[in-house]
Amino acid sequence: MQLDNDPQDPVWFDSWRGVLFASARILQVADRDMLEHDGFPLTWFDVLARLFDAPPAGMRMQELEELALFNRGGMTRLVDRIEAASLVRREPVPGDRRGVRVVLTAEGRNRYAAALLRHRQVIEREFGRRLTPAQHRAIADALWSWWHDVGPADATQDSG
Amino acid sequence: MQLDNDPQDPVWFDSWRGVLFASARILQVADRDMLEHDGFPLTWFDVLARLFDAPPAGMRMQELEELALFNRGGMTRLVDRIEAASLVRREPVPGDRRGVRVVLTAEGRNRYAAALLRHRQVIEREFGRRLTPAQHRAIADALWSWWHDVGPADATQDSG
DNA sequence: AGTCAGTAATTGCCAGAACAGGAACATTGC
DNA sequence: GCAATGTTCCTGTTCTGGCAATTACTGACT
Repeated sequence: MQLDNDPQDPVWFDSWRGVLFASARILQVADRDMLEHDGFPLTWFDVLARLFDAPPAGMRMQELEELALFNRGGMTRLVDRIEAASLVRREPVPGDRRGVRVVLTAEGRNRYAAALLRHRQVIEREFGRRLTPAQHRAIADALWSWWHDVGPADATQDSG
Repeated sequence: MQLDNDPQDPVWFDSWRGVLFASARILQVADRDMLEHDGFPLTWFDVLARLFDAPPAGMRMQELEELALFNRGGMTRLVDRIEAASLVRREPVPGDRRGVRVVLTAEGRNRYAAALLRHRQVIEREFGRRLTPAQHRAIADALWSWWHDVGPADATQDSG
């Protein structure tokens, strides 16, 4: 936010604006592209991705909810919609009749694979090609820990 | 997406995941914090920020809509809500009776300034302190062009 | 067995977001 | 002056998201 570049802004603020604007702009493009070509938005893609990487028995609703990047809460309704589109199936958990396992259908698997392929092309075009490999390496190293689940330690303390 | 780290993934994909996960996680925290302490979400903050940096005459709806980071369409309704909270005012455009200028009210200016102060503290805590200045500098340099409006040129061509 | 706190997921409700359509106005060319 | 075309913003409608309450079940304790 705060578009004008105030020369007294600390470095981390410029860095943050870069991360923020890049992801926001690229997601706008990617979401629109996915909706148009694959027929579902990134929120679905996020869920399908988790299930694709999950063991074949699928995942519990709670796990999905915790891992979801884009939507906080409302996972029941979201899975309802994805299920109505036959990309996903709810199955009983063997030993716990309260629980539900969410599993990819064959169609869901195929549609996800196709969407992933296209999505990667979009990201490559909008992001990958626009920086040098050295720049990508620097960013990947710096932000590595955010997608490796928990946030990293304080850089001013020594911890690695 | 695609949580597991496939060793054959290109560098730009790791880099992208870093940007994506970092911004998503940090925005979740920042949005919740702002809602709780300032009484409005990041979508409002985004609009207020544009107006704060705009000339005193304010901005047209269209400009706001184009620049908005978080909000896809529906700017009329969004400005309705912000206006109902007295943070913003619609004024006629002298010479074009279709048009509207959206202007910050005094209260809007104050509330924005307070929110910005707190927001920066949150970002510093969640992001600023977690990387070294060198890392921040690298990211800021690489992603500079995304918040300097249009995306950068292809890194494989020479353009700077 | 019977009760009771704890857990998993769904439902209802309302604010907010997305999308299409339309009214009011400006601008251009005749 | 007048019609044709594009702009600017709003309204109607439908869908999504967030939160609290609810249902259905489990596991432990008596």
